[in-house]
Amino acid sequence: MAQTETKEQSTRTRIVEASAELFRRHGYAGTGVKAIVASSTSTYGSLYHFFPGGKEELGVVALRSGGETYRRLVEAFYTEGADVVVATNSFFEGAAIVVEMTGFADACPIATVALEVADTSEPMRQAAAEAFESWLAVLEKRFSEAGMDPARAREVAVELFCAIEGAFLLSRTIRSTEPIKIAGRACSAAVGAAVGRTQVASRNRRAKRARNVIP
Amino acid sequence: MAQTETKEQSTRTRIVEASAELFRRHGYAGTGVKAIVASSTSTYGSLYHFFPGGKEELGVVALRSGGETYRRLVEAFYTEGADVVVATNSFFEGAAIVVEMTGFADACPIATVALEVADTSEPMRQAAAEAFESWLAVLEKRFSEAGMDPARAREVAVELFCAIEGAFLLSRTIRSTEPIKIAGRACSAAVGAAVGRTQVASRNRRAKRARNVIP
DNA sequence: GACCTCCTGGATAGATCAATCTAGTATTGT
DNA sequence: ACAATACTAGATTGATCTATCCAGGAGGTC
Repeated sequence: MAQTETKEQSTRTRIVEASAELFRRHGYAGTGVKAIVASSTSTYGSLYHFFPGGKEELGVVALRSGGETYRRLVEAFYTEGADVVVATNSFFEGAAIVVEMTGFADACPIATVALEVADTSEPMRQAAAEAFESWLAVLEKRFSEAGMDPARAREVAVELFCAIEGAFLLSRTIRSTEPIKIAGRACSAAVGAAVGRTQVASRNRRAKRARNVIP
Repeated sequence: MAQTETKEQSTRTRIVEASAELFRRHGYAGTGVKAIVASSTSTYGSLYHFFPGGKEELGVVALRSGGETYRRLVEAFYTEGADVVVATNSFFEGAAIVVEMTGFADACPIATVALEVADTSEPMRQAAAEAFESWLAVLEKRFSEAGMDPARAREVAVELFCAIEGAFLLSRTIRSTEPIKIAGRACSAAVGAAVGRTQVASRNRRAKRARNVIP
């Protein structure tokens, strides 16, 4: 068990990655098992061997996989001790570049499926929820460390999440990165304000309060 | 033609409304024509009589219909001359109530389908884009009237859009209205700041500039 | 009443769907 | 070497999908 997997990806991995990509791009219902088999150069036999729960199990695993990958991406921008305003700026800029480079196809690995299955498949809904919460947890942690009080850190994390997800939706739909750039500027400013960065002087009252809590 | 339609809805209308609801809840690919026929108490014959383009034409029409309905909803909150901060607050509060009342099923009438078809069906993508832009146009207009310069009004409109759409996504996924409330507070504050509302004194520089442009 | 257009009803076709099944080939442990 | 297990292969099944088709009802016009 747990074989070494040196050179090429295992069949299982290929299936999960192909699923994640197809689900993200065309949605859950819009992706056929046949397409997954073809795209992963595997077979029905292999797919149902590794995922006896069928398409839905594959959906859950793909959401977890995409969620995990994206969480690492968030962590790569919001590193420990990094300036959260700079990180926010970079994160949105990076997102805009990726979205544009993939022809407005790849944005959030979860959102498309999450909306589709939110009241259709409870296991998948939960997997999506856990993915989202794991991203929020990273942001909350960094924002707390940067001086926000925990409740405020949660709020700002949620605001940032909403901004980027809404921007992804609008960007993919109108085929322009403008929304990501606008949301990025707004979020960087909001994070700066919440963390007590100068910019606008009297905005600091709330942030100063926060910094007293976490010295 | 254009018959009076006094008491009960026309078959065509019933089909469009059933489609819009089913697409919004379960997505485009996740909704079968059979389900639309059943839910609208019509038949295949009627459906393909009114929509010879089949499911895709129905998708376009449903997006337009949902977009129009929601645009009117936005206009009902952001009435001419209304306080944009109050309107923003009410809008998010209303959204939270609706989302909760429908058991986290009904939020945005466009988003689910928009993400699904963004790089699958060009006619549907365009219909979704037009719906979104029509909402943004309403917000832009009101924000301009409230004293923001046009470019800034567009930005704030986009920020608000992203916030509510992201909040809808997160709310439906984690089954909580918390994100809508957080996003609402943040947006009301941002709108207030952009419009030059006091709250934080020195935030006004940019807004004052804007008010000089539109006296 | 005959005709015409608009709409309804639903059976049916043909494609595609998820999933199963059996037979087979590696790989592993002893 | 042998047996057991892990994985692959893909034809097949029955359900479900979108779309077509045509017979007929409803209502208006001459």
